[in-house]
Amino acid sequence: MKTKLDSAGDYSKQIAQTIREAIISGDLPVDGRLPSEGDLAARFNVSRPTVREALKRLAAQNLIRTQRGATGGAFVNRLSFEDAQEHMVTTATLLLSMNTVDFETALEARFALERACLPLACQRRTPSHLAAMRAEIARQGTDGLSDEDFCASDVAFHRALVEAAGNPVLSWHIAGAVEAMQPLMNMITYTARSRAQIIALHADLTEALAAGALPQAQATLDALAAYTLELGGEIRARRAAKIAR
Amino acid sequence: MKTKLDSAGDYSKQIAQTIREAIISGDLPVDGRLPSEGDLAARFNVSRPTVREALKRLAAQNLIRTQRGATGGAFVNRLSFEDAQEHMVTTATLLLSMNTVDFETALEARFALERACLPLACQRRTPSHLAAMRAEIARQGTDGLSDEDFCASDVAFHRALVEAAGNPVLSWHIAGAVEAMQPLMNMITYTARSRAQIIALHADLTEALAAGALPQAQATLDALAAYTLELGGEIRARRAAKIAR
DNA sequence: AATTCTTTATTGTCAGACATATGACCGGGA
DNA sequence: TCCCGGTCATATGTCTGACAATAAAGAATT
Repeated sequence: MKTKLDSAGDYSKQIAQTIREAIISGDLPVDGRLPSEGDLAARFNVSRPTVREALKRLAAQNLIRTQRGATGGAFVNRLSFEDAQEHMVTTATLLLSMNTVDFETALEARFALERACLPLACQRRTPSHLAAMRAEIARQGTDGLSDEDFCASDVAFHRALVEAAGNPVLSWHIAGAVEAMQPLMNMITYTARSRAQIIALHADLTEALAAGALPQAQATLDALAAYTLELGGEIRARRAAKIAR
Repeated sequence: MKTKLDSAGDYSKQIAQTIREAIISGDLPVDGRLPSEGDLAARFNVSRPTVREALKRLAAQNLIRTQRGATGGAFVNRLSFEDAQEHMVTTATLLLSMNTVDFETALEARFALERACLPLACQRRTPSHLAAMRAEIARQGTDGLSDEDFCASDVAFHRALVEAAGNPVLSWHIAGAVEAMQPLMNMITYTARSRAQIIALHADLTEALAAGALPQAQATLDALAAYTLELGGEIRARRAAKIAR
């Protein structure tokens, strides 16, 4: 069967869209194998390089994976949460870097989202979640930790907090937002005093969660947001200068 | 200058990643033109089709656009919020459809996120936001509206609610989540009684926002979440059957 | 000066070929 | 019989060279 294409150029784009729809509709099942490149070329009446460009478009979205060899080919990927998250992080990072989003707006969104999972986290946090958070707090207190490592640990802490809500879809959204903020957070220079302040707030938050004390957790998170905003003040100025340039 | 590539295959993937990093780092400015395919091929010491596959990968992520002709080439795209959102919606839709995420989990995440923007929306909603919400409520009350149209209007209502928070980053996240839920919501069959119930809740929510009454808005949203969950009960059963199949 | 034609640079597509990876198949030996 | 190795078929990955389509810039003409 030959599938027709719009004569208006960009065959590879049209082919990618056709296959994408087949995947989304479930017509091509997960782990199902697509026809070989040669078959697809014959089917769409185009050359193999054109088909390959279409397949690469899909591969860029993690929709398919390819395998070489006799039984190889292109297979429909089950989109894992990890892949989806990696994807969202790159998108969010680009969005923040290319759209003159100021630090305050990004931070406001991030903490608003994080606030959304506090009620669930208070109910569902398990000892292992709390342990993960406490482990990161301990790491944040070690001497000689670079700013970047401190920041990475901060992300890990918040990630654990988000996981405590026990909803993978929510985790996907919020962890993506938090990770995408990391490049911005990396611009902050943490003094010993500001680190101590943050660690204390982290500890308060963890204990509030452990006790299931939602109001206290919310208040602490708000305090953390306010303090981070204060620390980021200089970044805002720097970014503003960059934009005006 | 020749850029070296790892000899381990998938040149097109490596080239795409190299260029992607150059874009993210700001090395290649927005609207900047990439070297021509031939130049890139010479630079990376590969053939033009290989370069083209790399460029198609980037094009699939809306990172670049291409233009034919004498002054044509590949240009760095400014990733718009619309593009990014479309992206996130397809990713989220796939995630929901391919990962046996049950209706309850998805719904819980959606309403948790939406709850996150209520405090901001109470402070910042403008008359135009309220007007948009009221317009959708009116539409939802019209006779002869199909279930799909009702659902689309529901999405538009919630979208307006999210916009009222006045934070584009937050809007991007939450509106994406809400839209991704639409295929699931479309499975619900709305009776006249359930429509009336939903419309009443929408109206309450709008008035609470207009009055800046946060607790009331939160309570109404919770009620809406609970009612939607109730309506979706049959869907859950259907999806469970599909998974077990 | 305005319009039209030509040139030129670039992407889009094609055809055929070779390189490479890998599972399947088959034959021989313990 | 069972295991092992070689061979082969098939598929993706890549290269080469070419032509078509397009759009802007410059040259020629009115």
